[in-house]
Amino acid sequence: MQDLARELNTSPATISRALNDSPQIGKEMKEKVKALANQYHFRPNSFASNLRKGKSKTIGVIIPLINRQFFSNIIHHIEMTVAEHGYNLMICQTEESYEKEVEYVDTLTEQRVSGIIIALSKQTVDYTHLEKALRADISVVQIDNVIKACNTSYIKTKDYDGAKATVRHLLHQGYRRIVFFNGLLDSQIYIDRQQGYMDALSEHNISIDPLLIFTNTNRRDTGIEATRSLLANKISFDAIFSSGDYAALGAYLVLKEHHIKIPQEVGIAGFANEYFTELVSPSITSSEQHSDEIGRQAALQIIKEITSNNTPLLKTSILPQLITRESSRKEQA
Amino acid sequence: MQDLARELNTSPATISRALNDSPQIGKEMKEKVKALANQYHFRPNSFASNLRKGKSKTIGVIIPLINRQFFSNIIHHIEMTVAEHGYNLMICQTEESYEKEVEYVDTLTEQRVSGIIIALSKQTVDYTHLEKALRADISVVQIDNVIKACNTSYIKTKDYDGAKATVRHLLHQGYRRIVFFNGLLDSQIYIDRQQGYMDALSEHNISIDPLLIFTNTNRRDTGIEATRSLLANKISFDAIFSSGDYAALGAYLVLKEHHIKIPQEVGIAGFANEYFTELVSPSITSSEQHSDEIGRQAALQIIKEITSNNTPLLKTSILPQLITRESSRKEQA
DNA sequence: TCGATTTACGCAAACGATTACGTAAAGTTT
DNA sequence: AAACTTTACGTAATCGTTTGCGTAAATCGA
Repeated sequence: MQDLARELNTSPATISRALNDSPQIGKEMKEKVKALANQYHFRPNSFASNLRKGKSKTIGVIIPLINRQFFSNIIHHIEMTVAEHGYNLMICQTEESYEKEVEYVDTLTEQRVSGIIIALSKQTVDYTHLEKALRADISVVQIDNVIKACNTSYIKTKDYDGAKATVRHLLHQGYRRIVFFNGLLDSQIYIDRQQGYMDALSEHNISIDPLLIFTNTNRRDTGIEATRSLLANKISFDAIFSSGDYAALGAYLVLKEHHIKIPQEVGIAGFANEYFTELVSPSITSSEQHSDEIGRQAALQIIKEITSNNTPLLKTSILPQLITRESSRKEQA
Repeated sequence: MQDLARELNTSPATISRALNDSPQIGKEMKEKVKALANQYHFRPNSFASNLRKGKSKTIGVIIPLINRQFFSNIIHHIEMTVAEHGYNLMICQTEESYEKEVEYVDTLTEQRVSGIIIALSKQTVDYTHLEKALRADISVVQIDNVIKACNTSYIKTKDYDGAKATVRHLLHQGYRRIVFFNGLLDSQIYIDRQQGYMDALSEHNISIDPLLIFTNTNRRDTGIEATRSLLANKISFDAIFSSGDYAALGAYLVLKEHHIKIPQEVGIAGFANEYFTELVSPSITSSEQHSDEIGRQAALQIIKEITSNNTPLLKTSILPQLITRESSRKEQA
């Protein structure tokens, strides 16, 4: 920049203002500067600029796992949205570890990102790390697994309603002994889904059978395990509702292996609407969580909060869409 | 930092050195400084540090689409690997647009990232943008769709061998009129796969029938289209090899719709080993591209290049693993 | 035509860490 | 004990922009 200034017999201040389209600078000067900048392929040093301004055009994203459809979709939409506004994305994955999460919030704070979009790990129960970021004047938007007690914007799924709707659907189809595969009750989303499950049963005056509830069962392998144990222990059940599609898939595979007919003998419903649920046969009932909407809204909100500092917080839950498929359509089958 | 210095009656220089474990600083002073820094939750401003050092501990990743299994897997492994070395990831997606790609390389250069890992868009044919980054002393590692003429490290799939092996397998199973769904021939990976396809046929003295080759057919919808047109035009074929799993899925769906038996009447093989290929029935033969290895090696290599400036370039291709599944097992069926 | 505004730009001080260089004090050698 | 080395720290310049403030020239109003 000094060089440009020298070449044009002007000062770096003018160069800076010209490049940033400051109204203080005359039209012809601006053009001269821009022309020369282009000619020399000049690119301002963002460190210096950020240092001076105390902010960067970067948004941090912290999520448990990048390579899961739901999250990679969210990131995809966040990226598209913030890119339109000239922001960049810094991505961190915690692998569901609370320690890593804290560490990453710290690093992003140190890097002075303008905002952090975070899906809390399933281990996380306190939110002092988020408050630290807030104190450093970094906007925080929570998504997916949120802690409402922490006063930030959030966009989440209506887990309670989603689960309730699914179980109601199963009941409607005539299933009565509905197994529930859930995650660990440390995180709110699983607490909510379980409540939805229980309330739907209560509505139909069906008592909760603890034998039918499995926690820490949200992966393919744990789904397989749980289903095997159900069969091995001869526990009677006629449907499985899983908090996640992968565990539902595990159940699906075991049932097929045992030649148990889906949906006639056992109905299945998952949650998340992973790509494969539509493709297997019978296709698996699931709930779309609208990752596109979550990503887009989170991005828009954080940009709003960054650019105007008294933006009201956005606390919203999106109703998932139950997609009934073959695996739970007992009546038509 | 100034504050810390004042409080300890010392200079910012000492603080800086103490925090960076410089050997110039005495043991007790180091401890005092660190203790106070902790107490005040002090975090050095990375802008200032980066500005002074001219480098950042950030690696840029540019890929076509985040929400595709193959890429999100790669990112996942890149992230895990660089995190061990204290690097952060800046992620950009081009949506297969050359313009965006150039723009992002520029932005990352401006941000003075230490290195860029890039999977070129399928549109990209020149590499002046990469050379610009190299001139700015930024290490570049290409992955997946690479331009070998550009002298950087790369880690790619052995597309030629992978395709050839798949077609050989199909021939071995007795298929003779093998359709080929390919991407646009602008990018090297599709050129290579096509060559593999043709060479395998030649080995068996089968002439190439242009009617059986479809370009720009690598999505689910285009796969569906192509298969419909094959059937509508009554073109005889007994197998489909697709450069991508999604187009293979399209074919699979159309064939099922027409009650054409897989693999008895028509065999199918895809490429990429997407999650669903194993789950549909019949399961779809595909090739695992080892995204984990690609991600890990790319990350390791770029860190090597960043930290030691005469690291030899790594130019390597990984043989994909053909996973034969029901969709192409004519003999056993 | 003269004072009052506006326009267009330069000066210089930040921003916060790093580091080459300098220098006291302490330790070592002969 | 003199001379030399090492240790431990301070001084001050530097990285490349941005921006508050000041000012000359141009424009305007009456």
